[in-house]
This record gives sequence, structure tokens and C-alpha cells, in this order.
Amino acid sequence: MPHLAFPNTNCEEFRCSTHCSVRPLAICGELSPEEHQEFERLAQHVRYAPKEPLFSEDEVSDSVFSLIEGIARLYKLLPDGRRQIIGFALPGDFLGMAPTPRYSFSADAIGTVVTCRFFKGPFNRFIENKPHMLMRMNEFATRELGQAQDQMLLLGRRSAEEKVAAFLVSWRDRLARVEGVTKTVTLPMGRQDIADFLGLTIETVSRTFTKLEREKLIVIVPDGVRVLDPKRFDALAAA
Amino acid sequence: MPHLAFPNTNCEEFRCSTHCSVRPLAICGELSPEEHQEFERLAQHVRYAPKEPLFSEDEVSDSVFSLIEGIARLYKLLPDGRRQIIGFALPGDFLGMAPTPRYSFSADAIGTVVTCRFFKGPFNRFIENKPHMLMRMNEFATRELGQAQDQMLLLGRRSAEEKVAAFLVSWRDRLARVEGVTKTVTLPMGRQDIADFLGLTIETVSRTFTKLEREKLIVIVPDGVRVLDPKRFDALAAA
DNA sequence: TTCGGGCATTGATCTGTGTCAAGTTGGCTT
DNA sequence: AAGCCAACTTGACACAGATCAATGCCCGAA
Repeated sequence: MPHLAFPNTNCEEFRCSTHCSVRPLAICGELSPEEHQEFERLAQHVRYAPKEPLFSEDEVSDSVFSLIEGIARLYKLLPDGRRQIIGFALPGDFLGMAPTPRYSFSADAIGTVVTCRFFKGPFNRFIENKPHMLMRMNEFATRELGQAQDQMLLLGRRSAEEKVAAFLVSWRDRLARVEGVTKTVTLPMGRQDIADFLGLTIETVSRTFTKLEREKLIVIVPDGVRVLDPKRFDALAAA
Repeated sequence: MPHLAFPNTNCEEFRCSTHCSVRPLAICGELSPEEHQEFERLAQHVRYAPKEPLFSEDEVSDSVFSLIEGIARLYKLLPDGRRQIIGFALPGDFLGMAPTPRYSFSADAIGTVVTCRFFKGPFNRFIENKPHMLMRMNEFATRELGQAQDQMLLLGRRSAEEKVAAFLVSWRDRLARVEGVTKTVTLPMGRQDIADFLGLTIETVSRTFTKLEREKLIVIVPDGVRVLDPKRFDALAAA
């Protein structure tokens, strides 16, 4: 098992506690008990330290991943170093499908991350005669595509203030799927990550947060924001 | 058959000439002869006049489409009318999958368009026990997702000149798949469409074309451009 | 052959966001 | 408890691309 920060210890523990909590959301969420047992035998449970890469763009793609715990940033780079974050992955998300034999983007852990890793060969053999699994993968791909299209609209046509507001709303809603509804939105990623996701600079993101706070729409708290006026806020994000 | 500009005439002609020419590229490209025959019985061949909608965002999505002939623009609108074109569909492309029961974007014909239309019910029944068909749909979704991610990088992090150059290069390469390699790149869409695809204004697109021509990278011709220095041009598009 | 109307180009000016340069804050290390 | 460092904020200024306003160019209709 080369280049893993933490070797694959304590799998049994993962299998019975952490892993199961996101299973209904994950790619394997609709497998029968027997199928799931077979599926688990293909999986390696891998833990990544903060900032550690899961995989990198242009690397030969031998594995796919189901994110179990933590948050990952997915991004592409231009030759001169400009970065675009194409998404943040949450528990339940499925990573690593690519239209070529190499990864089409890079992924790294934001905080500590745990994944289920599958080598492509065994994974493909497992799914190839399981229509319901293939349909689930289609659902996942279609949902991702929908998110990507929303993001194109945001990147191409929204102002900085609209970008930040829309980001906070959609992040709040995505978090709700895994952690339930909360009043304060936790932001595990830094300002630079938000900037690179929204096609802005870190300074503009910072100024925009401050502006939204001055306008009494949010309060900035450590590691997140509290939304004060959800009505007005959702309106700003939509328009 | 409500609201179709041209009723469904001459299906046999489509089946044996036009249709077949893109079949290897299309979703149905790997069906066995028997399967394909069954599949064709589910299809309506529909022709659309220039500018006519195939479907609109938020409409209940009862059908999916395989584009056979012509080019469609796919776009999303903000409430105040700002538009983002999320892609141009070419023959062989598969349209209409959405993460919700409604279309997540609008599509309309640029020139004259011909599609294979499938109602979702029969379509889903046809594919649900055909793993190779499901895998093909996965390939299509994954390819689209990859394109969407490239476009996010373009929208978020490239300059106007880089956007236009990257657009021309990728459009030239996509056209090559259906019409073969040519020296001049035909642009069936107008400047406003290009602007709305690249997150720019029509004036900036126009000025950028002129600038690329002054720099002797392209020549502007009716309905397209001729690329003079592919080497230098690809470099500009990549960086 | 002229007219009209869309589409594209070009010019002048404005502005939102980027860039550059200090500060500030808060959490860790020693 | 002091000192450090990374992450964030704030301010002053610059500039790429938007906006506003003509003008040009085709092509189809009469």
C-alpha cells in the first residue's frame, strides 16, 4: 500500500460505526445486505491528514473513492498556477470518475478525511452486471452535472456579492443533508478556497463578507457565519 | 403530438440516411441490431426550425433527446434575464437528463435541428435491464461533466483573450468528431451566444476576435474563422 | 435598386474587481 | 507570557472588461 499517510488500520471499526452513518447517501446506499458484504471486500478504508492529496490531475486513475468523513476540495490548475475549485466533496460523495484514463482534476483533504477506496478493475467488474448500481451512478453523475451547470451560471453571470450569497446558501443546504439543519453555517474551508471556487480574489471575498455583515444579513463567527435574515438572504442568492 | 413545428413525417427516410451517420457517436451506438430495432420503435424523429425550443427550464421533463442533425444551445437564465449558455449540443449528443423531475436548463435549435425523442417512461424501461446501455449513459454523463469542469476553469480563471482562444480550439476539436478535420472553423452561433457562453459581453467578444486577427492568429470569414497559426493558437488556449 | 433591420464592429467612458501593501487577529510553540 | 506565523481584513490605486453610443455591413423584401 504505497504513499498513504496512515496505513489502513482499524477497518472493522470504520465498517460498523462511521461508515454506516453516511451509507444511505452514498453510492452503495441501495445495495442488498449480501451485495454490500461483497462490495465491502473490495474496499480499502483510507484516512488522510489535513491538506493531504487523495489524487492529482493527470495521474493515472486506478481508483475511485466514496467519501465517508470530512471534506475534500476538488480543483484544476492552469500552467501558471491559477486555480479553480470545481467543488467541495462531502460525506456520501463519489469521486474519481473521469472521461479519460487519468484523473481530470485534483482532490485533497481539507480537515481529516476518510474514504472508501476501490480499485477500478474490481469495481467495474462488480457494477457491470448490476443495473441498479449503474442507475445509482447515473443519478450521482446527473446530480453533479446539475451542480456544475449552476456553478457555470454563477461564475459567468453573477456579481461578487451574489456569488458569495449563493455560495453560502448552497453550502448551508448541502450541509443540511449530512448534519441536519443548523442556524450557523460552518465553513471548514479558508477564504482562499472560497475565492478560488467563486472565481474571485481573497480580498474581494473578505470585503464581501464584511459588507454582508454591515448590511446585517450575516454575522461572521469563528469557522463560519450565522445567517440573520434567511428570507432576504435567499432572495439575494437567487437573483 | 402537441406543439411540434413540423409533424413527424418521413421517419423512414431519417432512419436510413441521416440518423445512421451519427449513430456510432450517439447513445444508441453500441446496441445490437435487434436491440436497436426495439429502441427505434420508442423514438419519435422530430424536426425543429431555427430558434425553436426543444424544451425549457422548469418545464416538467417527460422526454430525453438524442441530437441527430444541427446544433442546439443549452442555457440557464437568471430572473433579470442574464443568460449563461452552458453548452452547445452537436449531433450524437444526448440531452434532457436532469437531477429533478423538471429540466434544469433550456435548449433551442440554432439552425435547423433534428432529434430522436424518447418519452422517459418507455426509455427507462428499455435501459433498466441493459447494463451496457447504462454504462454508455455513464460515459456520456462523465464526458459532459468533464467538459463542465473545464468550462468552470475557463469562466472563473481565464482572461477574455484566453476564453475566446480556448473556445475556438475546443469547438474546432468537437466539430472534427462529426465533420472531420477542416482548416476553417465554422461558427453557426452568433456573437451574443459566444459571449453568453464565455461570460463576456458581445462587445468584448467582437473586440477580441478583431485583436486575434490583428495579431495574425486567425482570419475572420463569413460564419467562422480560419486559424492561421495552430501552434501559437493552441498555446494561447492552453495557458 | 433601394430600403430596412438584424448583427457586428468600433470608440469613449465608467466601474467592479484585481493588485499591491499595510495592518490585525488568534491560535501554537516554546 | 511572549513571540510567531498563517489567515484574514482593510485601504489606495490600477485596469480589464462593462456600458453607452454610433456606425458599418450584409442580406432579404419590395
